[in-house]
Amino acid sequence: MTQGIEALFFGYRGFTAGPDLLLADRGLGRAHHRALHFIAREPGLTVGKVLDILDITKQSLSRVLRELMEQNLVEQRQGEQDRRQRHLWLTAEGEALIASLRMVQDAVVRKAFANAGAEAVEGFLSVLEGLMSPEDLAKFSTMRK
Amino acid sequence: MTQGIEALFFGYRGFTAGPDLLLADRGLGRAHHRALHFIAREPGLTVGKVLDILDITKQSLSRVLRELMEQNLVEQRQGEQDRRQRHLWLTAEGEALIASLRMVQDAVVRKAFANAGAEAVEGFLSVLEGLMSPEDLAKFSTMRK
DNA sequence: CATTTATGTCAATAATGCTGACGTATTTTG
DNA sequence: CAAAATACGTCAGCATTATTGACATAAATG
Repeated sequence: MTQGIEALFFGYRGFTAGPDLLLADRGLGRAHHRALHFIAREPGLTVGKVLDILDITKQSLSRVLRELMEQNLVEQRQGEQDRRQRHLWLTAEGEALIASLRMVQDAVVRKAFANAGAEAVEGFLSVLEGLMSPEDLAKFSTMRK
Repeated sequence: MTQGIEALFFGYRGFTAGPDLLLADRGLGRAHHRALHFIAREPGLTVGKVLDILDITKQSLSRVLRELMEQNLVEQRQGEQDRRQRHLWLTAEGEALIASLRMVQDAVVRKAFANAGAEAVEGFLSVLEGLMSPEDLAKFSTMRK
């Protein structure tokens, strides 16, 4: 049990170290990375959906999005059906940044996956699913499709 | 790849949610939990060793330890061989707190492990080891013994 | 005795989160 | 159509956890 807890602590740290360094150059942090990640994954996401995924307050997200827009990494477009909504898209610059973040993070993850083997990856994923709250598991499963 | 990244994000969140709630009642946070955890695991740890494990600055740790000592959860004893060192021990109250934190966190982890199966746990651990920095992997392996 | 080590502390700053309150535009509902 | 609900934004204040830099003290070590 203790081993699992410590493995998560150290493992998570190794997992975030690379991107953190890259982001720091631009004065951004992990929160910006998360927003970029999910916008990249599902372009046109509304602000409300991002709030639901990240599970932070709109005030917190607001600051993050403002900074991303100030740096021309993200842009907002008004919804067509529902004009109250703001859809989020990466700019070309945003795509470039997320690509380089992915390059760094994927390298770490790919190496860990390759060394551990396909079966271990299955186990890794299934334990993590078990750790998720029911709400997060639902989000994860939906996105997976 | 993306799946692994998101699984870690959501899984880590589920893993920390329970303890965070308990700690908040006492005005403590995750940093206090980490310090308590490693002191509980290896009573008599010096300040320097904790700094090495947590990899934060002494200024950060100092505040955390001060708060833990103010709440009578941790106490310091001067080293006997090397009197510059401060050895850290949990008080009875500290033991009680870490026990209840463990109860909450272990329940989540135990459930995830049980549902996924022993083989999955092996995979989970081996992928996490692959994610760790070489330094953290060395710490993890040493503690494991 | 000079240097290094282990620890502590003061001060300023940053990133990320929170609560509460209020405002506006737009859509939905009774 | 008027009232209510929804989607989003913003202002202000605060907390936690981290940082850097500078300086201090006591004890060990060469």
